[in-house]
Amino acid sequence: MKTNEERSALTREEILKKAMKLFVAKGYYNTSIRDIAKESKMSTGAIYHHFESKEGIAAELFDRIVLLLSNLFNKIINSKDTTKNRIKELVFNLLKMAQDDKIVLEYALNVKHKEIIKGGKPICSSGPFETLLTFLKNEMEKGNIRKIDPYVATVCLTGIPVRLIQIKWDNVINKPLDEYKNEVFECVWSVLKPDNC
Amino acid sequence: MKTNEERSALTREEILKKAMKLFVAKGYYNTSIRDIAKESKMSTGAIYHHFESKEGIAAELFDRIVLLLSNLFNKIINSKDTTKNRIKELVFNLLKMAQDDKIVLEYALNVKHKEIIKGGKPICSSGPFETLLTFLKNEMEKGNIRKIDPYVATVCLTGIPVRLIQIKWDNVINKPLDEYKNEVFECVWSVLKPDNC
DNA sequence: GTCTATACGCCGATAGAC
DNA sequence: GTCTATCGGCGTATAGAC
Repeated sequence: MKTNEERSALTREEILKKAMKLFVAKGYYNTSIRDIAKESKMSTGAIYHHFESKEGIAAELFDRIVLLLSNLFNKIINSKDTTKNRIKELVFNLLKMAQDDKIVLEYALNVKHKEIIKGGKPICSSGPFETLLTFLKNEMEKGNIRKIDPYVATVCLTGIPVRLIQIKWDNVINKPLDEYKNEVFECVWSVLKPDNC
Repeated sequence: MKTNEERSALTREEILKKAMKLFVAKGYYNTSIRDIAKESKMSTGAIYHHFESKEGIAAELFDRIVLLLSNLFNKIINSKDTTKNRIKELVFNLLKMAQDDKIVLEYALNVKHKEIIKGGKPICSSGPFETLLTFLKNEMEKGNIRKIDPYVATVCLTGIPVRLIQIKWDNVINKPLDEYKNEVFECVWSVLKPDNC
């Protein structure tokens, strides 16, 4: 037996889920409220009961994904492991997420949040990016990775896996991402490792 | 004194230029034909005299940029220089283009061509990407760069500069891109250099 | 909370005068 | 070639019954 609040929350979740699916599949501007309503098996009126606007749906999706990625990165960064292993985990988890939570990561990387949400930032220039930046700065100070500009280091850590994920999604490569993970990590690590020659 | 054909061609160029500017600034779907007409100081009717549709404008812009990037990459790759210097030039030119032809590169990287143009590919999974892929494969065979998966190598060569460019455009970093170029190249080269230790 | 019906505007595209 | 005027449609969002 569920309270009204619980059922209402479930409806919200359903709308968010279906909206994300459609935004990724067709693009934000190619998806109408009527599309979301049909996919959620509801009416447009019901959608507007739960959200104030289409932009409001996108904004909530954005906030959730920023939180999700920040939490993931923080969990890995705060684990008691070597620097090398934590960086490996970061790379592996990005690739894993591209396979297992494809829609979520596609939404994070491909939807142009800045264009949609008034005053919004691209997802990877906000919370999650800052988390990685701080982590790499600290490791540099401890001498655990090579001393380079922290922004460039962060760009290497994220740019390499992310571009591989994008060409995979574009069907430029056929093998599953999992098979690239060791080589991708090797590349990232050859940039960041402290004993550079 | 100009012929009619020449004046017509100039008008087309003007429309393309202003459309690119608006697509980058506001996004394709937030830009109407009326916006393009106003910016070009013409009427919607005149636009439709020169292009069959809004999508047709986007398609021509796409084709031109693919050609531009392919030509740039080919010129650098076919120069008689060391492998290291040619890779350096590729990195430097990407960063230079991000400063000097910002709108063009923004259009290439940020506009979701696949979403707009029926059956289109993302710009960096098409011609230009193939050019770099072939180049790196050849250099690997000659032993001039480290033997890794060619796709991963291409991803490193492009992903690192491109992500830096994107965070610059998002105002995450303040320094001009030019000041990062040597360090960015060092990072790319530490992945690709043959004498890996 | 969910529905149907509808307001209202903007869009892409076209027609036809000049 | 360029203009003005206009069409038909779809978009977001709202009103009000149930």
